[in-house]
Amino acid sequence: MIKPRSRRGGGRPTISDVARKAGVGAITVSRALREPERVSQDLRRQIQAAVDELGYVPDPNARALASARAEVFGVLVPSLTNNVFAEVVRGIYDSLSDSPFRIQLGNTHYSGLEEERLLQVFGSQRPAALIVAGIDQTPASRKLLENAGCPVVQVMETGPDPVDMMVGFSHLDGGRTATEHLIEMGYRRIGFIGARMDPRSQRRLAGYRIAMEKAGLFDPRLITTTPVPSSVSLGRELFRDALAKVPTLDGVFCNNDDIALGVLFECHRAAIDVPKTIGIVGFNDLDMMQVAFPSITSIRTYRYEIGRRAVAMALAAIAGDRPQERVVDLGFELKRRESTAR
Amino acid sequence: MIKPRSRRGGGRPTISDVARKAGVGAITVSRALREPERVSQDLRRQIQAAVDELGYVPDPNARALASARAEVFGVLVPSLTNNVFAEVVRGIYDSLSDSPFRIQLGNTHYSGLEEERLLQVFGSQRPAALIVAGIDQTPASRKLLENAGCPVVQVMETGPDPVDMMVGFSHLDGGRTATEHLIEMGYRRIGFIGARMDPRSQRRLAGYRIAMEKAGLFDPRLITTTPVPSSVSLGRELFRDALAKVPTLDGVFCNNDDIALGVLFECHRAAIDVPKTIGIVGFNDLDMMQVAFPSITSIRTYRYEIGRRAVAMALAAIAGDRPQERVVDLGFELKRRESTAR
DNA sequence: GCGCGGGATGGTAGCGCTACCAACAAAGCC
DNA sequence: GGCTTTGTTGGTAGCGCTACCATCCCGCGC
Repeated sequence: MIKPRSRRGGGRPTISDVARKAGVGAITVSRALREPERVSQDLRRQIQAAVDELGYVPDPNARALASARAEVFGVLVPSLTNNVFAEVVRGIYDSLSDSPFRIQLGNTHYSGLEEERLLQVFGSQRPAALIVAGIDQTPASRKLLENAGCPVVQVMETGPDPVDMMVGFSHLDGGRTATEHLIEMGYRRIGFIGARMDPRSQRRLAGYRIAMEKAGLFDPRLITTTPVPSSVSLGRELFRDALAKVPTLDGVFCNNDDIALGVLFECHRAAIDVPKTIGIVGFNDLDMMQVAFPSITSIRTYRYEIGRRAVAMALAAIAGDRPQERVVDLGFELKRRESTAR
Repeated sequence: MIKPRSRRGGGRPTISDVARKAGVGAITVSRALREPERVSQDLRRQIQAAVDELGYVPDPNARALASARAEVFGVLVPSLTNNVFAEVVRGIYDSLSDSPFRIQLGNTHYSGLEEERLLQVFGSQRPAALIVAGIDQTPASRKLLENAGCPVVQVMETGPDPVDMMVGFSHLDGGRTATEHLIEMGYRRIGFIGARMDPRSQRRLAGYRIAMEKAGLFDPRLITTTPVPSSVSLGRELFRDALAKVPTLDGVFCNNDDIALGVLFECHRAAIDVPKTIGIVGFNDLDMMQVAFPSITSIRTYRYEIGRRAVAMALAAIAGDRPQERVVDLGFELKRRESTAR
């Protein structure tokens, strides 16, 4: 009647194999692995020896099922290739690499619907925490996050109404600061060039507009945007469009650094002097901005740090002490460089 | 004695809730969800209605435990921010987005030890397939892959001895082709500039060496490398080192496009004419290579396609028909541009 | 000497699902 | 008409682990 052992399990050692070998109960092995301080030294050593000898690795699925909690962080970003999110994700990975937590990474492709679907999938695993990019979730997504039963951190931006916690900075302020810098440096016909135009880009544009209006320089024809995903080559094209539209253009605030680089290259190609004829400001301050010739002024953002902080906050919440400040603004910094040094 | 329902599970509906509501057995619900064609139309409809009404989502952990197989693809890459791997990962995600498979992404940080550790963790979940970057696994990692009990695809490179399947191209041939192009264009004192110098970079260097030796141009002083992670700014620095070492340098083959871009910017800054005084070749052909001024010659590689193909092969193997060609070489293409057009 | 608190250990009963096999009805065969 | 065959459905028994509670033992106070 009694089968010798797992007919399905492919013969990997289980917790009871370890228990038998160590001469203890299965539950003691479980404890020794999860809360060693609750097991006596002697047993702990015996159990460790048995674990090593058998090469036992706990089955995370069984663990999750029994404890109704998976040791998984769900992470949702709109793009995997955009360096900005890659940095955030890297921060998350680095912060979690010594923890028992695994990471489930989802790509929403900047789509609210995909985000909902992934949230559904991720939620079904009872994750330990959820980290999502952005603050513009659909109502359905928001509900899913609220009912996830775990800490939730919205990253990249700050806003007034966190689902749970937030780490980021103000894109509007970033856009305004960049634009004000151009104005301050004496540029007047300052264009905004933006690709993708996701919600964060929209807010940068809003910041641009505020600064321009305040200075009495706003003109809708100065704005050139497209929903097409951002790239260096697209930056070049958009700049040509912008220049064709407004030949008197004397500065551009770019949605991001890829676009800015494309603008710079086109200036080289068309023999337009930077910064004398055209001033350029980027956004994010990728490494290449300071190496470019001329080096490009940009808004430095702390992507890696956002990832790290998000994990730290989630971990604290899991441990029971939710940080009292639920919205953390990591700010940004204007890096003044040659591209605007008139 | 009998508790009403799950005291632990947080009250989410289970398969038996659905079964009760639909008036069928739990196993029939399970089948209706996984192999609908084995359940009659009528029941299928009833069950679907119950699922929708209750908002039932199957618990992947319970599923994995019961079936001894998780619907998870394990993916191991050495870096998350390197655009090259990000593209591969994007290809994997896109290919899997309509499937029931989830993705478990691990970052090995170019470390064999981390790879082993992650393989251990990933293996404990009984993944449906494993995709790993590179072909230089440690013996322990190789054993783990062989015993994983699932399809394994090594990506980025091809080699003689696949664990199971492979998709990639020859980095050695790529390096040789790039170097031969420079020689053909009349450059003679051609340097190799490389950062990180992971196994793939080493093979590109080997290709460079073969081409240089064949042309009787090889000189070890032409090689400038560092284990430091690659970046545009590093490219600039390495180029200055190379030029200081060999002032007669008239061309460089760069390890990758970031380095090449750094070299180009330094040439601008030092007023070195490209391509007349110095020829530049990159590797991977990122979008910005064709936009740069002058545009940069590079070896185009098919990263996204590698990701897609790897998934397709794994999926085929899961479905039972392993592709007969277990090693797929996607090749590369030399993109001749202004930076070598003497 | 007795009872009692507290730390260490173990047994039992699931977690939610699916593999396996049994049961049964309808259909096809001689 | 009795037989097998085929297709549909359900029951039972786990998968490997942990929550919960029971048990045991030690040392302590009175």
